[in-house]
Amino acid sequence: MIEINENSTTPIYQQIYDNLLKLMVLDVLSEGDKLPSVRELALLLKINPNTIQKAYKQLEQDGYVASAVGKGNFVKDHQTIIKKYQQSIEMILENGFIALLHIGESKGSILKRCESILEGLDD
Amino acid sequence: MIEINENSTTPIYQQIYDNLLKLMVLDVLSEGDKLPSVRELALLLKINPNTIQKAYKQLEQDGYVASAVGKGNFVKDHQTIIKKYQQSIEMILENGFIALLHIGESKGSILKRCESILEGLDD
Amino acid sequence: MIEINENSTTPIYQQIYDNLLKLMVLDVLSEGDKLPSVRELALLLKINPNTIQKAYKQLEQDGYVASAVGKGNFVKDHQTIIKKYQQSIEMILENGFIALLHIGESKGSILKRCESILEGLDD
Amino acid sequence: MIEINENSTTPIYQQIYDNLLKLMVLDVLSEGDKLPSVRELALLLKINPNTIQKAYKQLEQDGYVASAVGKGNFVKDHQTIIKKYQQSIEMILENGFIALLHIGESKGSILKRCESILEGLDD
DNA sequence: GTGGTCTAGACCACC
DNA sequence: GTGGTCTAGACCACT
Repeated sequence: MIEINENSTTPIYQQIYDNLLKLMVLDVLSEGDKLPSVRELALLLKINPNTIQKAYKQLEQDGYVASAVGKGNFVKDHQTIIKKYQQSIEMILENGFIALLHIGESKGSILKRCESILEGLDD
Repeated sequence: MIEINENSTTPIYQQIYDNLLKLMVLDVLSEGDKLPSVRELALLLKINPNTIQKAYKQLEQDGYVASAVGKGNFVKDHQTIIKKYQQSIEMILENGFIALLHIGESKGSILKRCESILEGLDD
Repeated sequence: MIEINENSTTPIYQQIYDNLLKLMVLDVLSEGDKLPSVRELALLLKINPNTIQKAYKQLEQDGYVASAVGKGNFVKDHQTIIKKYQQSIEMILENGFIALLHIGESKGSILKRCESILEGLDD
Repeated sequence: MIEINENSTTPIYQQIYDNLLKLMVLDVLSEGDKLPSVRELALLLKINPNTIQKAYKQLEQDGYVASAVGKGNFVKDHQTIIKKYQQSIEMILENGFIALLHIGESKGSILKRCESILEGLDD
């Protein structure tokens, strides 16, 4: 379920974060589900537990999971997860748009650019 | 003109790179203009010359400026600068769109989202 | 394995770059192999770590190795390394040929010259 | 006759050297001809006399011109100029061939590569 | 321990 | 004075 690319430049803890977040967003890991324990996942992925721990801590700080000492990490409610995720992406898009507006591109032209990018992507 | 955030996680040389690139894209630094000398900018920003040097070297490697020993660093042709910049933003937008497609959003819905984001922005 | 000429005009970091690239091209350093760590090589060659770092960074930017923080630098796929290397040599030959054409030598005469040079070399 | 590219990365004194050498090789500057004086050329090209001086000194060291104090710099006999020039290029080609042999390419294959490169060039 | 960034200060090649 | 290289030594992020 979780794939780590050893040779990627993105840190491993980040890859774990991304993978888990994606599973939550796709509702594979649903509201209230328990994430695998740090040790468990460390063994499974053959990765240092510290690295897993860092990813979990980040997910907690960003409000995607709730950590209960001695029990484990649990997925928060799906609504808020989706919302936060969409907001983070909207922020990215907004910054891109602002950059294009700054160099004098019109809103209409930007929308057309978006359309053409979307056309090139798979559904 | 150039603002450095000492506490940011993005490296200082990267911030300088971004700032200068933005000035070139906005045509504040125009084709053929001479960038401030390494030492000059180092004094101005109270930053080590090596750090400035690193930013300048990166700009040269990425094809935005031409560096000439004994003379200085000069802004390259505006067309290619704009093109490269647009490409980098398109890449960002594309990644955002891919993320939204992954969570099941339709292309139509994504476009509408773009429209609504754009409406909230100044021209 | 790696020899540095302190008195050469070519920068030390460049010499390291060339040496390592040659080892990769010759498949002494093979696909996936870990390069010596920055500090290790610095000690071995009695050279400042920053200088080694610069060579490694360049190799990464040119697509010959993949760098991973906390793990090391790893040789990329051998095919692309060979291809890039051949291209760089072709460029050199091309410039030589152009120079000879400029002074009025015919293509046929140039080819013969190449043959005679090759005859003088070991297989 | 002499063209300087201000934005090139190759040093100006080197460009002057190359230009003058080319003129001598092409016999535009013939045996015994006097090169323009340092001052003259400096004014013509709007370049610092020191830079010109450096190019001239290099040409003398490499045996292409003879400098006579108080009189000027004079082109040596055409035969030796051509020979030295060809030798310098042969050296370049030889190094390229050696590199290709090192990575296991056969002499035959190298010759074919030369042919194909030559085909792509103008006479 | 690994790579990445930064500082302080020096020297060189070029103009 | 300008960019380019190098050293010495420090600190940070990641594994």
